[in-house]
Amino acid sequence: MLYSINPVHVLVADDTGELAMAAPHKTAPKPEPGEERLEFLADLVGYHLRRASIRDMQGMSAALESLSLRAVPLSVLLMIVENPGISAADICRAIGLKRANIVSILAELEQRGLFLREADPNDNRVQKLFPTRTGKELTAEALERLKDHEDHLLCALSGSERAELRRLLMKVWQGDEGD
Amino acid sequence: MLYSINPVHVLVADDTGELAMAAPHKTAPKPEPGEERLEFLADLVGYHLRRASIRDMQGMSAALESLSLRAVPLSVLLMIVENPGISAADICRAIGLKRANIVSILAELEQRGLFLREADPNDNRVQKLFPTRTGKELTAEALERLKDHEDHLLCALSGSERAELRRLLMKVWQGDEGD
DNA sequence: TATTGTTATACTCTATAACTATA
DNA sequence: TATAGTTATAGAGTATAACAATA
Repeated sequence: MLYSINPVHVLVADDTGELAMAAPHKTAPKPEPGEERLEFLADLVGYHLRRASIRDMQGMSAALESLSLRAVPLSVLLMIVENPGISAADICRAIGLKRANIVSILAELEQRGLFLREADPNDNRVQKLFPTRTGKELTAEALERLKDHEDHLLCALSGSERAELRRLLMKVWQGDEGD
Repeated sequence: MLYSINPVHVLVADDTGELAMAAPHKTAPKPEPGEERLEFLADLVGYHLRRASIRDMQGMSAALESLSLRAVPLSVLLMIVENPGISAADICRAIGLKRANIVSILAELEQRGLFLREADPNDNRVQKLFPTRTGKELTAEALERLKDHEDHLLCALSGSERAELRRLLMKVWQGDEGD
């Protein structure tokens, strides 16, 4: 039963690609006074934003899986590669991690030989982090895979559509700058 | 220090609106043979998709907070409101929840008087779930707030831009249908 | 044998609090 | 006092395994 739920409207999703948060659909009962008709989630841009982002994230995870990298550890490694000598605290500020939570991430990246710690001569509290050659190579490989993933994600869009989508998305997230 | 990291490029973010996963930027060193230049994350549509989705989700959480509703419980309630008599297992299939995880969600929604359980005369294993008037009203209020949130999220876009954004996003997430 | 609702449990991600050593 | 790195811990959210009742 429940074939009546189709299509399913989504706001959240699990790791398997399945979707959560269904919503109203077709055959809307005529709005009654005092019980107005609900908006359909499928009308909301946010609904499609969510689904597109879910597909992106899933593809990203898959693209990085064989490198044994997930998004946050890659973010940390990328910060080190692009900013050699950066401190852990600065990474946390830059990418919004809590200081407590970068410890285990760095421990694993260090154990894999992807970066080295060095004492900061100017401040004995801080450790300066430097990428190893292996770390740089893994980062480059990861970013290549992200690019390939993106090409697959957007395969239904033309070049100009991709540019327009990027432009519109930038306006969406930059809209909070005036908050 | 670290003013050099600007702008920060993001792939993941925490609950506070801060961002994670910075990326390369400007002044790219000339690509050397065997050490090719990395893509800039800010060039990736997925980067902006992620940031836009983050802003959307945060606004959604904020919009629902005073109703003591989060995305998944609202999804479940919405399924009941839009499909009176639905079973918990069918909700789970529709929105991608594991059966084990809907139990506590239903317990809370039930305690708040938002729906009622009724035995299914055709199958004694299943409980049919029906929304109460309170549940319907809360759902309507929640969806109104989601609509208000959307208006704020997209305030920088014109009507035609919103329509175009929705069209492009649909092409992105529907691109996985041929997989 | 398969399904429903349920309990117990584990794992990931993220949050706070508190410690130590430095500044 | 403020900050860096660290530890411990707690809370979401989501995953699996197993059970009793029913089909």
